[in-house]
Amino acid sequence: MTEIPNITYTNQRVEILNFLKDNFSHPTVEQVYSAVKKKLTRISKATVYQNLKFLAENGLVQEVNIKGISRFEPTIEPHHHIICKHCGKIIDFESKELIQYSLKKAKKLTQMNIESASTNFFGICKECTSKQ
Amino acid sequence: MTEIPNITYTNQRVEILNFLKDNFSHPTVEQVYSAVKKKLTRISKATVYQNLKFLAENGLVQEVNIKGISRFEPTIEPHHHIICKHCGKIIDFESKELIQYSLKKAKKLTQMNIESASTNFFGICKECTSKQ
DNA sequence: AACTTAATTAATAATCATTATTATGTAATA
DNA sequence: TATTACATAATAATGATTATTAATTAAGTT
Repeated sequence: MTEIPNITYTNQRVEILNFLKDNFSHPTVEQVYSAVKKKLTRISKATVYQNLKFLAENGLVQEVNIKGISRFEPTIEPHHHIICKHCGKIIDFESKELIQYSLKKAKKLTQMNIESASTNFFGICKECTSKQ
Repeated sequence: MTEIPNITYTNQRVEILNFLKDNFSHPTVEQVYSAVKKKLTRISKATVYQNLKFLAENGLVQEVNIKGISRFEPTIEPHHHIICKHCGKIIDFESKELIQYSLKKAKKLTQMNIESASTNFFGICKECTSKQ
């Protein structure tokens, strides 16, 4: 989350970024809202929506849509997600090699102008596997 | 879309399946609803939701969630989607090799119990590329 | 600093997708 | 036929998101 010129850092935006910084739990808008509300009690949910969108468009955070619900994360580098079918936890995992391979393969097979990809894996996380 | 025993084929389900058969446009619930309504004018949207879910759970169609919206397709084999950033069109593309590779890679790197994956590619389709 | 303009915010209403409810209808079975 | 289960239609309710609008704050200019 490096600062980028020409954007205004309002209190609201700063608090949202603060909450998201080093937070890899992929919070929903609702979760961001209730966390930030503790600092800025008068903030409205619409402002959170608006600013999360703004921050994502300016590359300060990343939006991920999982099963129809928007979530946000501080990692802006392309990466993959693993979603646990039991507890719903979302885990990041990065493989530049896999990203490269996927894009290359898709371009070759479809001859289309492909720019990016997003892959979600589904399975059972370690905690759920050991508990069961 | 092969028939599977022990499920009842009501008129509503048959019409939904008929519409989805050989339809690779990835229609939304709304689109399925208005198409099927032409045949069964009294059908309700809730019935369409319910039956699409039912058919997907029974492996007769596949649900894909794109940008938070559910869509349905007759192809039940795992495959990839390419979403055109210009016109929003969703194109199927299959590569068993890519599926295998992705799963293998993810399992190896995370040592998690990974069962399936879903990859969406984003780019510009041929039509939009040539028109521009 | 005062003035002007643009951007941001809060509050709320509106919309869209989806799920839940409930009463009715249909099919299968004892 | 009575009983049970399943399916449907209509509608209400919910949850996520977007739009609206008026008030507030920030930025830029004389």
